[in-house]
Amino acid sequence: MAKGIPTRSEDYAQWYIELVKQADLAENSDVRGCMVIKPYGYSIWEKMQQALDKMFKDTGHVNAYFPLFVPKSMFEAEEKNAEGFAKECALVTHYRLKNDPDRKGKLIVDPNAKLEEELVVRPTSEAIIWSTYKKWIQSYRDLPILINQWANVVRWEMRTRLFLRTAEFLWQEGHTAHATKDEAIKETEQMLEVYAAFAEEFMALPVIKGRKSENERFPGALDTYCIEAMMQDGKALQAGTSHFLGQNFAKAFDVKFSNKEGKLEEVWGTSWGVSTRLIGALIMAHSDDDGLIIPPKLAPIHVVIVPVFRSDDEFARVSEKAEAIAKDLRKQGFSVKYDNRDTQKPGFKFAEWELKGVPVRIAIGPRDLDNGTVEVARRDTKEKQVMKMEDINTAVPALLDTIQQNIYNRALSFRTDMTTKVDSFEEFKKVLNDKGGFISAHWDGTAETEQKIKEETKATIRCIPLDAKEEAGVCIYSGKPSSKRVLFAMAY
RNA sequence: CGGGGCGUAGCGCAGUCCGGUAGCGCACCUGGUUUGGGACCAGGGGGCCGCAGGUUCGAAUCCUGCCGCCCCGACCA
Repeated sequence: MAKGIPTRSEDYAQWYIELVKQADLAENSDVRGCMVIKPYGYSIWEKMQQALDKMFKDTGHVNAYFPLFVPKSMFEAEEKNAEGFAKECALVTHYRLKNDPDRKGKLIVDPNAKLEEELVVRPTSEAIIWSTYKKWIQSYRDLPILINQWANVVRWEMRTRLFLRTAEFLWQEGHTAHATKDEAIKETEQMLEVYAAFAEEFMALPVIKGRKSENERFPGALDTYCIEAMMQDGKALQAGTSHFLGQNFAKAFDVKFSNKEGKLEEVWGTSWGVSTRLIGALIMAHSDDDGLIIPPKLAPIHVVIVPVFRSDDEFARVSEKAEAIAKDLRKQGFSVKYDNRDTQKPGFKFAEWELKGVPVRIAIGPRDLDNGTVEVARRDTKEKQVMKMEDINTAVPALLDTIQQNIYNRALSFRTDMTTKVDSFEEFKKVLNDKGGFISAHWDGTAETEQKIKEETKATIRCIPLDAKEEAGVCIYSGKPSSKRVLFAMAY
């Protein structure tokens, strides 16, 4: 067990917070609700960006950048969206400070520098983007517009948690405009598939694809699709959303185009996003009481080499081998760290790199030099094996693949175990209370019932799975007829 | 916004009840011995005790005001 970190069973929430800090991913900043993402944490984000950005480009999207500030009148143009975010908006009201005449060296807000119109710090960018699209779109020939932006947004949350919910966070937001409803819906679905593929292939995180109920829908959207993941404490986490906006924003910002028949039509829209919250998901889904477990495809460091030695002479001989191994692996495209610090003992380094979740560790000492071997340890299972040096170049890449796959399989079987079908409200409450996880149950489809269940149990409908099969049943709460099961859970 | 807690070395804390001029662990620096699972010994450096005012011969400690942070709740796409 890692030093200074409680185990998951002792205190899951605290385990998470401490792990984030001790593994050097992020820390609380001097600004309330905002975090500092440290280099090691940021490099995981960079890996995610890299993979996602390629997937976006491969599906025809391009990147652009829109302003951080949104004039209040522009922000409120799409009423539902504005209303939904109103409670958590930060505002810029002044543009100048001045010296405080009463306290030397201090600054006060210059009352003469009040803005004519307040600026909203974007909680999301639909408003500014659609007001821009209006200028870009006249004809069907201007469509579709397929733009993504990597940006920060601010949502003034009352309670924050590193990565999972902070006042400012990093994300990407795609905003597309289309000539037809069908095309926009296809885009919404396509991006959901992209997110699901990213989660499963790169994060080794199995996700449920589904649609949100009316209560949970993005304000301003006609339909919200999502991917939902299961964390080790049995709580669900929304890992990404893709929204079909209909013509809501086109109406609000008067974005019309001439179709082939020369008739004016309103543009159809989508938006979709994932955020640094994914790092929280990654940690909570895979890591253990010894520290992080990072899937190889997102690990900033794939392999760490730890030397074991007594004398300077031994250190030199071990280093020579270690550098050669590192060089060969790097040639294959792997990120390799040779931890040649002579200020820390091997045992310390083992623990430290385990805390940081490096998938594979190679230890090499005098004994190995004599035998032509190394000790290879894998982070996910903590198994060690002695390996011939000449096998490293083929065995380590294979091992990384195995680890990626194993982490996924483990998360998948956990989720399967943590998904329970229930057919009565009594059973529902019992499972929720004793076991947690996803609960698959019939629901009458009304917002009222969902609200009642939430009030009584704190569980919400995470999604209506896309692959839910038609099955006649009755709502566990109201007893009214239902045609398919939905997934309930306690959620982050 | 309600309830609770906390601000003392880089981090974690004791000292506050009962006032006497600041201490422990980790980290850090130096030297030595160590090095295949979180080393050990010796020496050393580091503090507007959150801020401001008051009481007192004397305040980390008592009083007043302020600021900040954390936890629980409400809130949360």
